[in-house]
Amino acid sequence: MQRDAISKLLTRHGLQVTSQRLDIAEYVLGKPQHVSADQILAAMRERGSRVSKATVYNTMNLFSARGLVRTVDVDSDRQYYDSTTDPHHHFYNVDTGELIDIPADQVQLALGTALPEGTEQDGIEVVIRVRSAMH
Amino acid sequence: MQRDAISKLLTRHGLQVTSQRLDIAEYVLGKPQHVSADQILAAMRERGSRVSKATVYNTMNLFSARGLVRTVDVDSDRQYYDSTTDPHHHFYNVDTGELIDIPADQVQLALGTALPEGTEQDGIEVVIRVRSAMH
DNA sequence: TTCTATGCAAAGACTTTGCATGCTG
DNA sequence: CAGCATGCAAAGTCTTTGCATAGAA
Repeated sequence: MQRDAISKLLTRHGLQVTSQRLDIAEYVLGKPQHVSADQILAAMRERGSRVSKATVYNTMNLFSARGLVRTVDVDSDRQYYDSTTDPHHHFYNVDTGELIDIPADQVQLALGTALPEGTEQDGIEVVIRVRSAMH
Repeated sequence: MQRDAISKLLTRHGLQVTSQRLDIAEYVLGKPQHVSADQILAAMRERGSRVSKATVYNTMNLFSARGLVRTVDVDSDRQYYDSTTDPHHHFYNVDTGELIDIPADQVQLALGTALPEGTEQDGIEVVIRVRSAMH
């Protein structure tokens, strides 16, 4: 994705365009992936982009609120940002911490019970925990 | 569950029996529920049980390691301990933070893809996010 | 008595906040 | 110029750790 495409994307989502946001968006949204705030900060440092930790958090919270990324809760230590926002699921390797996407159409799910009284559905998340096989 | 039944349960799981562990187990395992460390601590205080925060964490980590409880990751702020250890799933009310169990047999799940190379399955967790319906 | 558990406070990891400064429009 | 974004450090949560004391076997 080109810088000006990202720029338009930010604008379209009601976000002001700044150099930090462009850099972060370029890195995070560049491909389907799952990254933590620290990984983003490290990547910014590595590419010589001047961004503070607070800005990484602020920016990702914004991106998340505006639907540019999604958060994944599999590890209580750290929050992961998922650049894929379409509904989908995950393999989670408990040994390595690695997250792998599963396209929504690869999971058939039938629920034999109604939603709790007074609630409406918001989304479904399937996490398949795996561990590294020992041979 | 009676105190001595809990006592046997702890012993059976290879845990030394102490008054704090009995109190915590009695409260947490008493019924199917999802509780945070703070809730446990508050409940202990309320029932006049002398337990420190560190002991709550130590104890729940132990219980979790020995399979007496399970942890649930839906909220990155806080860890929840689930007194139901059989495989099952959850409704998660994003408005209230409430977790509701879904028995495993109420969810039919078919996966159209293989596990990632070199991994074996460890468990499946389905979370159905719901929000309080506005009428 | 010997070993483990507990309490307390300090330390740690992750995230948020406050405020002065810088940049966008 | 007005308003939002950024940086830095301080503050806030939740959780873990270190060490002295208390309790279990």
